[in-house]
Amino acid sequence: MTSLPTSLLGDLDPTSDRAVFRQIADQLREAIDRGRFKEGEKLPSEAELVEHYGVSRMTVRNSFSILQGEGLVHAEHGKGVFVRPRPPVRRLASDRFARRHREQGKSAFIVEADAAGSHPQVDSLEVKEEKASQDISTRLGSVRRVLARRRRYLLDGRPVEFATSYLPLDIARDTPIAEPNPGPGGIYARLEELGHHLDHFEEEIRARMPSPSEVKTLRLASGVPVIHLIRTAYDTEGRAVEVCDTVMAADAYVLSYQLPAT
Amino acid sequence: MTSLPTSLLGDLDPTSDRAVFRQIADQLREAIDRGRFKEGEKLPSEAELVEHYGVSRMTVRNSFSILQGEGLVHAEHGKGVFVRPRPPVRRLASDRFARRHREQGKSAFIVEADAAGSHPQVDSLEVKEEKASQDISTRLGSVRRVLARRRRYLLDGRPVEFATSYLPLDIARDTPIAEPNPGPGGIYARLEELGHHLDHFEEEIRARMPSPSEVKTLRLASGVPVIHLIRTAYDTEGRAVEVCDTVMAADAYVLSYQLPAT
DNA sequence: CTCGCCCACTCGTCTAGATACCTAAAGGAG
DNA sequence: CTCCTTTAGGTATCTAGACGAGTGGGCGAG
Repeated sequence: MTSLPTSLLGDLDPTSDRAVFRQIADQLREAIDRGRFKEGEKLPSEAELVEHYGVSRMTVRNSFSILQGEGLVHAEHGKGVFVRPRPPVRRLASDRFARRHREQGKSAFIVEADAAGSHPQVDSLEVKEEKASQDISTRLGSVRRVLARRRRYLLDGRPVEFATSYLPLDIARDTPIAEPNPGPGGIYARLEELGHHLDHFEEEIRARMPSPSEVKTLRLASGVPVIHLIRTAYDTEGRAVEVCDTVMAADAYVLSYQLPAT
Repeated sequence: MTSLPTSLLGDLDPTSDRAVFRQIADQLREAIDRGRFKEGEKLPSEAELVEHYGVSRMTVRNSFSILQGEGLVHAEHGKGVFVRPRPPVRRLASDRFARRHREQGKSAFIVEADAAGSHPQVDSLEVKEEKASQDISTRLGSVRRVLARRRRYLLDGRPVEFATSYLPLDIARDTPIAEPNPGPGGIYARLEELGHHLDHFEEEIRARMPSPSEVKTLRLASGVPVIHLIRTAYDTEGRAVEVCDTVMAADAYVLSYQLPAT
């Protein structure tokens, strides 16, 4: 008999006004939280739960879809439903753009990932001139056309983030910044060489559910939000010289900031 | 006839290998994105879509549940399915704990909300001593018991955030910090009066889907992630004097940070 | 022994209902 | 005019079953 996996679960409370499929989801969630089902482990199959609870298959599937929405489990066609393993997390420190880091040569992403023992990749590089969106134009101070640098970052083959940098054409055109590979220290190093001394960055952070295209690009499991970060770089004259729009898989990141108390 | 609302939608492509309920979701999503259905507006009812597409009701509901998972729409029992309005967003600036703000008297939350023309409330205040969790203990430097201050913040009646501050007992016990209302400028002002001069804060930011209890506390619609912020306050001697654990409705917040480029 | 096929098990999608409960508006009782 | 009841039209939940399609193990043919 296959009664072993379901023996970890209780019974339904028919007097409860909580919907049956929610009760089942609750029990599964609790079993996962308590470690009765471990990361990567297979949950009881739909048929087994139908048997155990005496409900129809749609009801069981409904329960699973709740847990999927919470990002707790994922289904694999033909195999089963599994507890989703927590992926390794990338920490982004707020000093990651400090000048001293720019003098190393390699990009921050590569250096960090190597240090953490992961295999980093950069992907789908695209550099082109285009019309600035309303939002980007506002942030850069009424610029009509911009240089856009798009790329996607992967860690051990998994896409974790994609980003687009926008720079005013009068700054970036015909400079190494317009090259696919801008050279050691990245575009911030080039900006400084070109006389745009960086003064500070401003970062805006939002979290939301991904659009379908973001799901595709980041190969997101259902129930994983994205962190949307928009960074504007200002030079010492107070001019916005770059806007970087980044979308990150939220389950792969912790952002960390240091704030003065003064 | 009720053919007006559905006339904004196309037909299904039976040759496509995309599942019918996904095609329907795609069409509804696109119609929403294009503004054919506006914020707060009612989508066609399940019955109307059953009629329009010639599919069963479960299939239509399946489509709706996709859009709900994306946070695009919300269903109201007995009324219909509506395009979710984007709620007003609260901006949190990184200088919100600057000393000058503490000298005003009112708490940062109240001042800010008043300025934005919203009606702020603080709720479910609880102050008590308790055992520190492993994580809190680590952050505070191996403290066993702590003073915990819990509260929930509401804007125009809507819960937007709840937070718990943890302080070591040797700092907080028998001080105004242990009172439900710690007085003007909040606990940071009191800490400074007690000789714990604040040096800097460290903030860790994550985004994830809410737990069921968080859904309840923040009255979250499905498809809305939470931002989880953990702030540690350090005094000038380098000691962690407070950890504040905050969970925010992600659709109500934009966090904003200023970083020096040096 | 190895390869290829078949089959059992699994999740994915869809149908066609039934019952319950919620909401809002219409209409009748007071 | 106000309040209650009715009713029509919504969504919420659940059942029972059908077919499709991916996975992986067992087994027979070679």
